[in-house]
Amino acid sequence: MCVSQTAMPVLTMKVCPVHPIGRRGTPQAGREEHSVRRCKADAEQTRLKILEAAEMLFAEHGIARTTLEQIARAAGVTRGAFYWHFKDKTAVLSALYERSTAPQLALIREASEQADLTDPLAFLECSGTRFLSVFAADKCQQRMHRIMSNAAMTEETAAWLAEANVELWRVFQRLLARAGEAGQLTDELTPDEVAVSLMVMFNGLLNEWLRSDRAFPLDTLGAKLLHHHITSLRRNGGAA
Amino acid sequence: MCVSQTAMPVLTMKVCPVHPIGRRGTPQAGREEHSVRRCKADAEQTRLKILEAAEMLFAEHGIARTTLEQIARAAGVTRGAFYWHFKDKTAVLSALYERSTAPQLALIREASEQADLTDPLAFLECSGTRFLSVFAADKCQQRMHRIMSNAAMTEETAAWLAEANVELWRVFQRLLARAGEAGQLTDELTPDEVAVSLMVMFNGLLNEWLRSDRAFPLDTLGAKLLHHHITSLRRNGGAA
DNA sequence: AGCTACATACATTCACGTATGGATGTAAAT
DNA sequence: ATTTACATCCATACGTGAATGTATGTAGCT
Repeated sequence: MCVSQTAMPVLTMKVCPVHPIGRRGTPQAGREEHSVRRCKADAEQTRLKILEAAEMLFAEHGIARTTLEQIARAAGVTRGAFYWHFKDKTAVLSALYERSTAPQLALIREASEQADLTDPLAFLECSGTRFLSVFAADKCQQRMHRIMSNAAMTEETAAWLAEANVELWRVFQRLLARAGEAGQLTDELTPDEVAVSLMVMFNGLLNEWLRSDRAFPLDTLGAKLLHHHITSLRRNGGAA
Repeated sequence: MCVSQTAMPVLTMKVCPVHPIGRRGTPQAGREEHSVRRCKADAEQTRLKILEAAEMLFAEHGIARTTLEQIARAAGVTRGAFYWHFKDKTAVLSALYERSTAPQLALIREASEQADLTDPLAFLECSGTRFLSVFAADKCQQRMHRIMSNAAMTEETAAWLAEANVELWRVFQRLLARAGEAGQLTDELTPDEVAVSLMVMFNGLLNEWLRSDRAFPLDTLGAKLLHHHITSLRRNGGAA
């Protein structure tokens, strides 16, 4: 028996002919039935609503456990609207990545260009502190971090993760090699080892903060720990 | 049309006589057809094979993207065997958690009991270093860490994560409070803040190591960074 | 013989993708 | 200014497969 049903409470259904009437003859309330296509701006609006809804649901339940129906409902539309704006679930993920992580990555890339090479450690501390406080205030970035950190496994997201981290790693490596040449680093650690410790520090801070459900103040305590750690990386332990 | 048939002889099945042959008349190779139930030990053996296969697949592709069919095939059995040993997919996850994280957690709990309270920082460095080298050599622990860190979102796994981290947090808090009373900590940071920095350090090291695909030597470099960091947390920066 | 330890077949659900249609905006034609 | 024609935006309905869960058969230990 495939069909069966016949008695399913589908809700939504509407046995009565709604479309012939309506439109004009039923000003029963301020509610417009379900008008589609108002203008071009409205279309972009629903696209954004879909992205917003997907971001929330992905961050809360994970990508795999989020269905297109849930996304559409949360956005106030149906799957029809979803499929008009996006090819499939991965397309939404790409769009979310584009509008969040990618520009953020470009910003890192740009900042590293005009870095202060006379005191790389100070530059790292300064921009790192700023990044932490921005991140702490930006719910959107936090959600994307959650999504991406739990979305590994698939080819595409893994590549994104790798890309972002490799980029960050290169920046650290470049700045710390410079600091090493300038004799600013402690001689207990090589520049590459210091870079590892900073990667651990940054990603660790973000992960722990989110995992602990914001159990500590990321901006103030993060800056404090970052300052302490970077100070300890300077030659003679910053005791000068 | 879906309905169709209706005239099919339901159940009863077995049109073709597949089973009569084999069994005895075909010693064509050393392959035994598909013998089931050899002895009690064999049953436990297949149960372990299933757990093993699930652990590998979960760690590689994530839990949601791993199907029971894949697990069964990788274990050399069918889904029938799976459903005999486990209720569903979450039951395997529970079993994996029990045999890996839980005992490891108990070990932490026990170690914290007999901690050297005269020099908590030295104790933390010592046991932390040992933990890192053990973790670096234990593929099983690494897989479980990957699985758990990407399996958040669901109620159960999130609770497990919380449990383990809260436990670790309590140990850190207790030991560092003691160190603070003994005047061993730098006065730049409170004991709780130091605890946060150590949580960040530990989890950050494990996450970065796995994420970077073992790009650095966790045991040696981890010990080095841990030593450097803990030294920097001592009063007067360990410069005594 | 009965229970154990599976394999195999069957039923069902559920999310996905697609096909379709309808309503409205928009531009061209009259 | 209407009317016409068409593209856009979206809802609805349908088909499909893949994964799950269950029912049943069955060989072998004990």
